[in-house]
Amino acid sequence: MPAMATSTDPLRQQRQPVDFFRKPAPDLARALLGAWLVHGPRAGMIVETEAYLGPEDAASHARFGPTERTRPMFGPGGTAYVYLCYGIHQLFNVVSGTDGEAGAVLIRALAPGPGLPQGDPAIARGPGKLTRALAIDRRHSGLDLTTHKQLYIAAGPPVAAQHEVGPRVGVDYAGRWAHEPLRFWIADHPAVSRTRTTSRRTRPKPRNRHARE
DNA sequence: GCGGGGATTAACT
DNA sequence: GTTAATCCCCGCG
Repeated sequence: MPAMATSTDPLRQQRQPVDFFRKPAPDLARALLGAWLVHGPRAGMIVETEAYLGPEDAASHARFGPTERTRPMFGPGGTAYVYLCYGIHQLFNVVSGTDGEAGAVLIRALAPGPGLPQGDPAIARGPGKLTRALAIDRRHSGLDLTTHKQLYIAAGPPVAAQHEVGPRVGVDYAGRWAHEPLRFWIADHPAVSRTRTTSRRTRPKPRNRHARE
Protein backbone atom coordinates (compact mmCIF):
# COMPACT_ATOMS: atom_id res chain seq x y z
CA MET A 1 0.00 0.00 0.00
CA PRO A 2 1.15 3.58 -0.71
CA ALA A 3 0.22 4.80 2.78
CA MET A 4 2.24 7.95 3.49
CA ALA A 5 3.45 10.28 0.79
CA THR A 6 7.24 10.28 0.82
CA SER A 7 7.74 12.18 -2.43
CA THR A 8 6.59 15.52 -3.74
CA ASP A 9 6.23 14.07 -7.25
CA PRO A 10 2.42 13.69 -7.08
CA LEU A 11 2.12 17.33 -5.98
CA ARG A 12 3.71 18.46 -9.22
CA GLN A 13 0.44 17.73 -11.00
CA GLN A 14 -1.51 19.86 -8.52
CA ARG A 15 0.35 23.13 -9.00
CA GLN A 16 -1.87 26.18 -8.63
CA PRO A 17 -2.05 28.41 -11.73
CA VAL A 18 -1.94 32.20 -11.92
CA ASP A 19 -5.70 32.64 -11.49
CA PHE A 20 -5.56 31.04 -8.06
CA PHE A 21 -3.47 33.97 -6.79
CA ARG A 22 -5.48 36.73 -8.46
CA LYS A 23 -7.62 37.58 -5.52
CA PRO A 24 -7.43 39.97 -2.57
CA ALA A 25 -4.96 38.92 0.13
CA PRO A 26 -7.61 37.89 2.69
CA ASP A 27 -9.28 35.60 0.14
CA LEU A 28 -5.96 34.09 -0.87
CA ALA A 29 -5.01 33.63 2.78
CA ARG A 30 -8.10 31.47 3.27
CA ALA A 31 -7.63 29.64 -0.02
CA LEU A 32 -4.07 28.70 0.93
CA LEU A 33 -5.17 26.83 4.06
CA GLY A 34 -4.83 23.12 3.29
CA ALA A 35 -2.68 23.74 0.21
CA TRP A 36 0.88 22.46 -0.12
CA LEU A 37 3.97 24.61 -0.08
CA VAL A 38 6.58 22.67 -2.05
CA HIS A 39 10.30 23.27 -2.38
CA GLY A 40 12.06 20.52 -4.30
CA PRO A 41 11.78 17.25 -2.34
CA ARG A 42 10.26 18.92 0.72
CA ALA A 43 6.70 20.03 1.32
CA GLY A 44 4.29 21.00 4.06
CA MET A 45 0.55 21.59 4.27
CA ILE A 46 -0.32 25.20 5.05
CA VAL A 47 -2.27 25.47 8.31
CA GLU A 48 -1.83 29.14 9.25
CA THR A 49 -1.68 32.35 7.20
CA GLU A 50 -1.87 36.12 7.54
CA ALA A 51 -3.06 38.64 4.95
CA TYR A 52 -1.15 41.89 4.40
CA LEU A 53 -2.75 44.53 2.22
CA GLY A 54 -1.50 47.54 0.29
CA PRO A 55 -0.14 50.94 1.42
CA GLU A 56 -3.29 51.59 3.47
CA ASP A 57 -2.39 48.70 5.80
CA ALA A 58 -0.13 50.15 8.52
CA ALA A 59 1.23 46.67 9.29
CA SER A 60 2.18 45.87 5.69
CA HIS A 61 5.62 46.27 4.17
CA ALA A 62 3.77 47.94 1.30
CA ARG A 63 3.07 50.95 3.52
CA PHE A 64 6.24 52.70 2.30
CA GLY A 65 5.48 52.06 -1.33
CA PRO A 66 7.68 49.87 -3.51
CA THR A 67 11.33 49.62 -2.43
CA GLU A 68 14.04 47.26 -3.55
CA ARG A 69 13.11 44.80 -0.83
CA THR A 70 9.33 44.99 -1.15
CA ARG A 71 9.03 45.22 -4.93
CA PRO A 72 7.69 41.65 -5.27
CA MET A 73 4.67 42.66 -3.17
CA PHE A 74 3.65 45.03 -5.94
CA GLY A 75 4.10 42.42 -8.65
CA PRO A 76 1.63 39.89 -10.01
CA GLY A 77 -0.13 37.33 -7.80
CA GLY A 78 1.81 34.10 -7.49
CA THR A 79 5.16 35.77 -6.86
CA ALA A 80 7.26 34.81 -3.83
CA TYR A 81 8.23 37.52 -1.35
CA VAL A 82 10.87 36.52 1.20
CA TYR A 83 12.51 38.90 3.66
CA LEU A 84 14.71 38.83 6.73
CA CYS A 85 13.08 39.50 10.10
CA TYR A 86 14.94 40.50 13.26
CA GLY A 87 18.15 39.92 11.38
CA ILE A 88 17.75 36.18 11.76
CA HIS A 89 14.60 34.70 10.32
CA GLN A 90 13.53 34.37 6.71
CA LEU A 91 9.78 34.90 6.30
CA PHE A 92 7.96 33.57 3.24
CA ASN A 93 5.00 35.31 1.61
CA VAL A 94 2.80 34.61 -1.40
CA VAL A 95 1.94 37.73 -3.39
CA SER A 96 -1.79 38.21 -4.04
CA GLY A 97 -3.89 40.09 -6.57
CA THR A 98 -2.84 41.57 -9.88
CA ASP A 99 0.29 43.30 -11.10
CA GLY A 100 0.69 46.78 -9.62
CA GLU A 101 -1.63 46.07 -6.71
CA ALA A 102 0.20 45.41 -3.44
CA GLY A 103 -0.70 42.53 -1.16
CA ALA A 104 0.72 39.29 0.17
CA VAL A 105 0.01 36.36 2.43
CA LEU A 106 2.50 35.40 5.13
CA ILE A 107 2.73 31.64 5.61
CA ARG A 108 3.00 31.11 9.37
CA ALA A 109 2.91 27.34 9.83
CA LEU A 110 3.02 24.04 7.97
CA ALA A 111 2.11 20.48 8.88
CA PRO A 112 5.17 18.41 7.89
CA GLY A 113 4.73 16.56 4.58
CA PRO A 114 7.00 14.70 2.16
CA GLY A 115 10.70 15.22 2.81
CA LEU A 116 10.20 16.41 6.39
CA PRO A 117 10.38 14.35 9.59
CA GLN A 118 6.84 13.26 10.40
CA GLY A 119 7.39 12.70 14.08
CA ASP A 120 7.68 16.36 15.08
CA PRO A 121 4.55 18.45 14.41
CA ALA A 122 6.47 21.57 15.45
CA ILE A 123 9.23 21.26 12.84
CA ALA A 124 7.55 23.88 10.61
CA ARG A 125 5.40 25.62 13.25
CA GLY A 126 6.20 29.32 13.03
CA PRO A 127 7.06 31.55 10.06
CA GLY A 128 10.80 31.47 10.73
CA LYS A 129 10.89 27.75 11.31
CA LEU A 130 9.06 26.69 8.17
CA THR A 131 11.50 28.46 5.87
CA ARG A 132 14.35 26.74 7.62
CA ALA A 133 12.60 23.37 7.31
CA LEU A 134 12.05 23.86 3.57
CA ALA A 135 15.41 25.62 2.98
CA ILE A 136 13.74 28.79 1.67
CA ASP A 137 15.60 32.11 1.94
CA ARG A 138 15.78 35.60 0.45
CA ARG A 139 17.27 34.31 -2.78
CA HIS A 140 13.80 32.99 -3.55
CA SER A 141 12.20 36.42 -3.24
CA GLY A 142 10.69 37.50 -6.56
CA LEU A 143 10.44 33.99 -8.03
CA ASP A 144 7.31 33.06 -9.97
CA LEU A 145 5.57 30.29 -8.02
CA THR A 146 3.36 29.47 -11.00
CA THR A 147 6.29 28.41 -13.18
CA HIS A 148 9.30 27.72 -10.95
CA LYS A 149 10.51 24.13 -11.10
CA GLN A 150 11.32 23.73 -7.43
CA LEU A 151 9.21 26.22 -5.49
CA TYR A 152 5.43 26.29 -5.91
CA ILE A 153 1.98 25.96 -4.35
CA ALA A 154 -0.01 22.76 -4.95
CA ALA A 155 -3.69 22.14 -4.32
CA GLY A 156 -4.47 20.30 -1.11
CA PRO A 157 -7.15 17.77 -0.27
CA PRO A 158 -10.56 18.58 -1.84
CA VAL A 159 -12.30 18.92 1.49
CA ALA A 160 -12.24 22.51 2.68
CA ALA A 161 -10.72 22.73 6.12
CA GLN A 162 -12.63 24.39 8.94
CA HIS A 163 -10.78 27.57 9.78
CA GLU A 164 -10.70 30.23 12.45
CA VAL A 165 -9.97 33.95 12.25
CA GLY A 166 -8.19 36.43 14.50
CA PRO A 167 -5.87 39.43 14.64
CA ARG A 168 -2.38 39.20 13.16
CA VAL A 169 0.64 38.43 15.31
CA GLY A 170 3.37 40.92 16.19
CA VAL A 171 1.87 44.07 14.65
CA ASP A 172 0.84 45.99 17.77
CA TYR A 173 2.41 49.14 16.35
CA ALA A 174 -0.11 49.32 13.50
CA GLY A 175 -2.98 51.14 15.20
CA ARG A 176 -6.40 49.87 14.23
CA TRP A 177 -4.81 47.57 11.69
CA ALA A 178 -3.41 45.56 14.59
CA HIS A 179 -6.93 44.42 15.39
CA GLU A 180 -8.20 43.55 11.93
CA PRO A 181 -9.16 39.86 11.60
CA LEU A 182 -6.55 38.98 8.98
CA ARG A 183 -5.02 35.85 10.51
CA PHE A 184 -6.44 32.50 9.48
CA TRP A 185 -5.73 29.01 10.76
CA ILE A 186 -7.11 25.50 10.62
CA ALA A 187 -9.07 24.91 13.82
CA ASP A 188 -7.30 22.82 16.44
CA HIS A 189 -4.44 21.84 14.20
CA PRO A 190 -1.33 20.85 16.19
CA ALA A 191 1.02 22.66 13.78
CA VAL A 192 -0.57 26.10 14.29
CA SER A 193 1.73 28.58 16.07
CA ARG A 194 0.97 30.73 19.10
CA THR A 195 -1.76 28.46 20.43
CA ARG A 196 -1.30 29.78 23.95
CA THR A 197 -1.95 33.43 23.18
CA THR A 198 -4.64 32.53 20.69
CA SER A 199 -6.85 30.42 22.90
CA ARG A 200 -5.67 32.13 26.09
CA ARG A 201 -5.39 28.81 27.79
CA THR A 202 -3.27 30.62 30.34
CA ARG A 203 -6.13 31.59 32.59
CA PRO A 204 -6.34 28.89 35.19
CA LYS A 205 -7.00 30.58 38.48
CA PRO A 206 -9.89 32.79 39.52
CA ARG A 207 -9.38 31.33 43.00
CA ASN A 208 -10.72 33.22 46.00
CA ARG A 209 -11.27 36.47 44.27
CA HIS A 210 -14.33 37.20 46.37
CA ALA A 211 -11.92 37.66 49.26
CA ARG A 212 -10.64 40.82 47.62
CA GLU A 213 -11.12 44.12 49.44
C1' DG B 1 25.94 58.16 6.84
C1' DC B 2 23.14 57.28 11.42
C1' DG B 3 19.96 55.30 14.51
C1' DG B 4 15.73 52.96 15.68
C1' DG B 5 13.17 48.98 15.31
C1' DG B 6 11.06 44.74 13.46
C1' DA B 7 5.26 39.91 10.12
C1' DT B 8 10.78 35.70 15.53
C1' DT B 9 12.67 32.10 18.26
C1' DA B 10 14.59 29.62 22.08
C1' DA B 11 16.18 29.65 26.44
C1' DC B 12 15.93 31.80 30.42
C1' DT B 13 13.72 33.30 35.46
C1' DG C 1 7.22 37.06 31.74
C1' DT C 2 11.82 38.49 29.93
C1' DT C 3 15.63 38.73 26.96
C1' DA C 4 19.42 37.96 23.75
C1' DA C 5 20.66 36.95 19.16
C1' DT C 6 21.48 39.62 14.98
C1' DC C 7 21.17 42.64 10.52
C1' DC C 8 19.11 44.99 7.12
C1' DC C 9 15.60 48.17 6.03
C1' DC C 10 13.83 52.63 6.23
C1' DG C 11 13.47 57.58 7.15
C1' DC C 12 15.82 61.59 7.88
C1' DG C 13 19.39 64.88 7.17
